Amino acid sequence: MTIAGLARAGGVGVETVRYYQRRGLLETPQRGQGSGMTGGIRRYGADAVQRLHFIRAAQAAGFTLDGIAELLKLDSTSDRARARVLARERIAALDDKIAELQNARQVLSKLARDCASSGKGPCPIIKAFTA
Amino acid sequence: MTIAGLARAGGVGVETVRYYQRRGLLETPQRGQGSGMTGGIRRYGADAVQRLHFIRAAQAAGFTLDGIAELLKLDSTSDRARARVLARERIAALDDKIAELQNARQVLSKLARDCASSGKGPCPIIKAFTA
DNA sequence: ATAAGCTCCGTACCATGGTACGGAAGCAAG
DNA sequence: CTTGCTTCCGTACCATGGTACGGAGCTTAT
Repeated sequence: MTIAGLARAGGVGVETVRYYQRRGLLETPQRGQGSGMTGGIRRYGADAVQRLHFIRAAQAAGFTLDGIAELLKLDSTSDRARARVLARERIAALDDKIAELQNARQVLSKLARDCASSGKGPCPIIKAFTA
Repeated sequence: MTIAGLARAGGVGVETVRYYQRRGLLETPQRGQGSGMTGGIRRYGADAVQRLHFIRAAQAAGFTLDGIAELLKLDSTSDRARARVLARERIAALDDKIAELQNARQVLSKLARDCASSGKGPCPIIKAFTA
């Protein structure tokens, strides 16, 4: 499988695969140096596809690429305690972010309601930020 | 008030003020060209402080700097309908983001629980991403 | 064997919201 | 009048997760 096939199999772009390689998330296979046939181009196997899926799944669970890099290192050591720490850190960060966004949402929806209901005076949305 | 005073009054850094000026969120006053006394340095008034507060408040409500730039333009026209549209757009974007993060949080917390409870086999956190 | 098309690689660029740096000029105080 | 702190301004850099480009070199099909 060439890089384009890997990218297709993983549902990402070729450039993204190369980016993950640069980030150390994906290994870069040796390019065959027998310059006769099939030399010079890197080939990828099912393991690379698995790894791409891992990365996408971990991303969907809120991990950053750096966090995923650490998880991948853990994959070889099976350090469950460390994996739990990482997961809990991620959850705490998610909680903070969720609370922040929910607060913003609540403020805004009140402003939008006020703006829709009161017909006179300056717009409450603008006013809220101005005061 | 000089730029440092304005920055202090608004609770931001001098570089941030200059950044907002570049972004068009804050006007850049004329520098006095009478090169005798007080020429060459820009002076800021209470209106600039108000504007800085507006920006911070709108940011806290989840607006991007581009959105804030539009709100500020609205401030002069008092276009309430447009302000409501912007607010509702922001709310919809916040809802999407919140749902995404909550999903991630739920997935992760289940994995962390499983990892803590099951003592044998591969780590469920790692496994979930690998499968 | 030659043209088309993919791969390799470095490097630059995108958005987002700033932060930092360096030199020149302004300005207040000793 | 000189020292020393701001200000001004352009420009470059930070993190984050990619995307794009251009010139080789490799491969495959005709």
